[in-house]
Amino acid sequence: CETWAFLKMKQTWPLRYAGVDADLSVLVDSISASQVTEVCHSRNLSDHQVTARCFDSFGGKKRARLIEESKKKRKRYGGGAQGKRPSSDGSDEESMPLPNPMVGFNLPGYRGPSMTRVLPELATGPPYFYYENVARAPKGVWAKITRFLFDIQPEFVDSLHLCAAARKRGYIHNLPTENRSPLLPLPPKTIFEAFPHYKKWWPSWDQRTHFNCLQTCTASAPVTERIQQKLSSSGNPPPQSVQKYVRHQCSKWNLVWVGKDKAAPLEPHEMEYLLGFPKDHTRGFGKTQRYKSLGNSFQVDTVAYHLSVLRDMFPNGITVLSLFTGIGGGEVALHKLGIHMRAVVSIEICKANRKILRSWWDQTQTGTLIEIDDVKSLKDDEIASYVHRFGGFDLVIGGSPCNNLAGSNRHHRDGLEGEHSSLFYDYFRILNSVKSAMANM
DNA sequence: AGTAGAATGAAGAGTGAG
DNA sequence: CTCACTCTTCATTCTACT
Repeated sequence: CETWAFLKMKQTWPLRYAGVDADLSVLVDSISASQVTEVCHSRNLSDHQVTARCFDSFGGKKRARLIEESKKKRKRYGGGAQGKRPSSDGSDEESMPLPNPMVGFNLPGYRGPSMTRVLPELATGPPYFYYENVARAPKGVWAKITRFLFDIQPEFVDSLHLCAAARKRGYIHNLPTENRSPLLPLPPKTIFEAFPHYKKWWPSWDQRTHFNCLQTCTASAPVTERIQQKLSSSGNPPPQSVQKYVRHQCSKWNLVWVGKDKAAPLEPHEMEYLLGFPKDHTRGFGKTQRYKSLGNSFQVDTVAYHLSVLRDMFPNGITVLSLFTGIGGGEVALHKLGIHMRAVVSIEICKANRKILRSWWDQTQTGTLIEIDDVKSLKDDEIASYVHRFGGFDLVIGGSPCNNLAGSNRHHRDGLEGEHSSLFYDYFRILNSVKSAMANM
């Protein structure tokens, strides 16, 4: 009966949409495989077991601290095999609980038996693919994305575990998860490791060790002014009410202390550094544009850790189809990993982002870069011609627009069907077009 | 016309007391 | 279990300028 319920829950229409004939045996294979994945991820294994396995090789102190942090939440997901909780209105809407701590399948420093998973036949490459979006999307969004992307369980990672800034993201990919290796040197893991000079003016009552998510907008000048005014007109230490206000503003806007009572937003080059981009990667454009481009990009070390398995698999380099390229977080990650890109077909709507990628490419790469404006314009025949020209793609990578999913959007957080976020379906369409064209090579 | 800066909450999950 | 409270969030729209 559980299988029947599962069959009912898993709609088959995404498979039909893909233009793939999914007979019953394939569908059953898909179901059993995804059940294996879910079991390994968070179902039958308790959070404690998952956590313990993920952190077996961590230093004693850090491991103890992270497990201690997770203990409090364990009971929330443990104690039963249910992967979904009833929603408030009584419907059985599929929910996808986020792991806590949000460490993905494993983290850098982890050695030994890794989380293993068996992918459904439809999900395996070639090509390999890598999809990304915000972890805290509205209810039901990740369940739907997962359904379309071959029932592969998302890997939710908060980049806070790899660098000095939080970045809660979900990644769906069909890459191996064993024998990953991080970029070296390892990035700074705390604010003071990244920016030691800010210790001078940092108040003892501001106990942040990590930044929150780096976003597309930064604090306005009046925010800084109000903070300075409140602090300068009170004693030292300031009263609790003032501390609370200032701490909230600092957390909300990722402010740093650059002078006495003076908190200010991060500079674009500091965001480049935290996100793992080379210095001056976005330099030459307006500050507003740089903040927007950086706020929308990958955290390079996080993505590189996932992609690192490609290095030994493709010693002669790879060809990449890059959707929603932005400023090239995926490309920078591959380059830093020492993976040669023979060719990259990049699709990016923003002209400034295309210029940034082109500039970086011409300075660092010897392969071919083809830049396309709009995913909507990329049709099957053109995809087939690229597949023929380059002998297929080894990697299809991209994070589709989060505009209608992100919590910061006050006006149009409309979900996956929103004006911009619905471009996810073009990622899906193009990925399947590539698979189809490569099957006919 | 075009740009940079400033103003604009809610959704959702975690937490802890009762 | 409920319920009040805390915390975080790849942004859009409006306004005041050049």
